Amino acid sequence: MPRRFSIPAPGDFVLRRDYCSYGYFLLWPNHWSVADEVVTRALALPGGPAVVRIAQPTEGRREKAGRPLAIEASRTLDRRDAAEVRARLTRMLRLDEPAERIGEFHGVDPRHQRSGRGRLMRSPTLFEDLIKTVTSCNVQWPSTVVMNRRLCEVAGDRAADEGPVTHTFPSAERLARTRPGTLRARCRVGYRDARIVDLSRRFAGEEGARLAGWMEDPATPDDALWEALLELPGIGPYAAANVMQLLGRYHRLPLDTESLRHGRAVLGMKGTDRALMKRLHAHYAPFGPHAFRSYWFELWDFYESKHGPSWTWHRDTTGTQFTASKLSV
DNA sequence: GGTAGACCTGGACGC
DNA sequence: GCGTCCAGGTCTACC
Repeated sequence: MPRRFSIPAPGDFVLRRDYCSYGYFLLWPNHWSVADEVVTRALALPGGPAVVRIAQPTEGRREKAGRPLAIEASRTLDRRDAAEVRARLTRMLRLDEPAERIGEFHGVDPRHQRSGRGRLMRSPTLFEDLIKTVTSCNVQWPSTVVMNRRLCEVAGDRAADEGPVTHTFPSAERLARTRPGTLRARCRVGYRDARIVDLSRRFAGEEGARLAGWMEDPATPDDALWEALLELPGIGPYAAANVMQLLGRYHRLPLDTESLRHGRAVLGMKGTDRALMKRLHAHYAPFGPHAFRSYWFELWDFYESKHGPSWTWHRDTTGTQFTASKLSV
């Protein structure tokens, strides 16, 4: 199998817009090159770790939408490795979400029809999404950035000696056997240490794979999934709602203090935090199964009004600025 | 069922 | 340079 190959993209897909659509694109082991619009990402593959670069060349055409993705790996990939790369990137970029579903969202919320926004970037695995969500709770964004970088450097597998990404994201198995004290001291995760280890134990091995498969299955009932997520250590109502949207279920809203800021500053809402939460839920309820996308892209538009298009944000500068206090109007 | 306080880190601020 | 305060969501004990 060559080190270079391509992956077809849905007709509406634009790499820079759809990859730079959720904050996790700024977290290790992800890297977006603003200058050449290339994603660099380390992946754990059956044959060992590798770094992959993802671009969407236009081959002279002006229009990027729907052009295939060009993949370049740091080493030769065998058939199993290449299949795994396709599967992980399909999840991360939501390449299997039909363009019709994005059109459905634009029908419900036409504000985003012109930009074409609708796809939301996520992690290559549910486990990474869970840990990233836990590291984003009760902490300001710069600390989330630090935690994810150190988790990769301390517990990830080395995939390259240099470049913007050197390590994979740690596996559930690896974190399950890491001492909480190590995570606290070396990864700066604080009191999340034991919760991360406990969470990792649930997603390690074959049993963990079965649990992840059940959670990823679109046939799993929403309420059962919600209850199962709340059972996980470190996952409360906010985190569970966030993981629900990461699983493609957009009707629940992960509202936090950033949502309150948005409600007051952008939507002109007034009242106590509790009252505002109710108003925010009511505000987005008309968007039904697309409520989160309406909320999120409204928020994203605000961020872009402050910092320019998201594909011009640098991971290590602009990408550390996203906290409610720094975004206050 | 609702609420208060602890948990931990890093940044801001005052001295 | 040091100490204090604060932001942030989850968890537990208590009413």
